[in-house]
Amino acid sequence: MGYKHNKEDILEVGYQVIRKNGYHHVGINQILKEAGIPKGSFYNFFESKEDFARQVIQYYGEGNRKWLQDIFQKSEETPINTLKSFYKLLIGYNEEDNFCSGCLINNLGNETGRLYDSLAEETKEQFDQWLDIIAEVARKGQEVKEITSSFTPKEIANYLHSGFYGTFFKMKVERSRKDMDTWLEMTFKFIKA
Amino acid sequence: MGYKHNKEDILEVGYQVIRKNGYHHVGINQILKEAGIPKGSFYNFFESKEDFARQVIQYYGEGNRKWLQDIFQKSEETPINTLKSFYKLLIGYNEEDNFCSGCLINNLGNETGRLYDSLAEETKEQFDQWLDIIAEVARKGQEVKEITSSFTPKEIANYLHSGFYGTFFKMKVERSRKDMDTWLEMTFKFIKA
DNA sequence: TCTAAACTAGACCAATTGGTTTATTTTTCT
DNA sequence: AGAAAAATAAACCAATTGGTCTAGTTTAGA
Repeated sequence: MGYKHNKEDILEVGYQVIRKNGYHHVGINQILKEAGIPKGSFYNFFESKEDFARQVIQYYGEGNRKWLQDIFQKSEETPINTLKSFYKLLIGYNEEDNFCSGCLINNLGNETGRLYDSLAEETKEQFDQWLDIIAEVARKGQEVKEITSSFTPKEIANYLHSGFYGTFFKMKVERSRKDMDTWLEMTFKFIKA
Repeated sequence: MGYKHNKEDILEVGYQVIRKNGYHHVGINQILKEAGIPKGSFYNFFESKEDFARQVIQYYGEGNRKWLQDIFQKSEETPINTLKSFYKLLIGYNEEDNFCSGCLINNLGNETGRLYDSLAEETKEQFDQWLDIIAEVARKGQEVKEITSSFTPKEIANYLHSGFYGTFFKMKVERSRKDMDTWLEMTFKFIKA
């Protein structure tokens, strides 16, 4: 029947808390309190705060990867519309979240990328795997001449997702989706074949 | 002959330190040590750490605004090339900086935008004033039919600068300018008239 | 069933956090 | 020159930081 706590639950709490508040603003004690575990258990599962954050990134990266694959597989729209609907969905999620969190990967990459090699490495890796999935849709879009072939599928995917990350700055300080909507219209006009 | 310390020097130190390390990772004591001032002087000039950060944003925002105006006024290139050279210059600065810092405004907006209203407000305001200056060059570019007129000058300016911010994530975790260069080529192809 | 490993529990630690206080010195203004 | 204001200086504060330690409990496997 297993022990009282399990790693996944702690990682999920860590994901929620760190995504909202960042890395340095969150203390171990806060995680312990929200997850309802004693310190001994935490340091039994994780070597350090940095190791914990790395595993949170991995946990979220892998979960999101499966979600991406699933959503693209199920889509009945054309490639370019699949992508556009996907970003519209993400914008909607951020709206439900009151525009305060953005994406864990982007947040941690920006806040800690230069400070901790292990976190830079892990964010880079997870992000890159997402890009591969998005790039596959872009490739299909090029195949059916919906998306410009002036750039590689991976370049298109990176342009889309990094560009989307760029909208988080204004989203957070203006607490509105206006700029994200404009970004969506502009970008998808630009990448059309 | 004035007192021993002055606010501007402290703000400059704060700018350098916070840009590199973020808000929550930097303690007051570190600022004091690097600026060579005692705590009493700091709290004589600033109400709190948050107030200090707000003034750092303002100090940097205003300084950079003047720099922008100057660089665009001096440019002898056509509008679209003025903009492209400008972003090429920024990429170069980030390379000299070993790709570790990015932009103070983007960093603080993302890290603290949702947590402290005063910092969200200040970053928003400074960013918006930068955009007005960039938009004026975009407007001239539309006038001479170099830049697409499908969007307003301010929309173009925001698309450029927010998009540029989007490249910081990968810059920091990969510690390379590769993605920034690709972004530059793609974006300026897209906004061409 | 017994043992070793994994997990739970929380008291404890030195170091650091943002901030206050008090006293002294320097400058400015009348 | 004298008083008020501004700035310097650092000791001090409670609260929190990431992390360790020791002791007890639960589980899985031989």
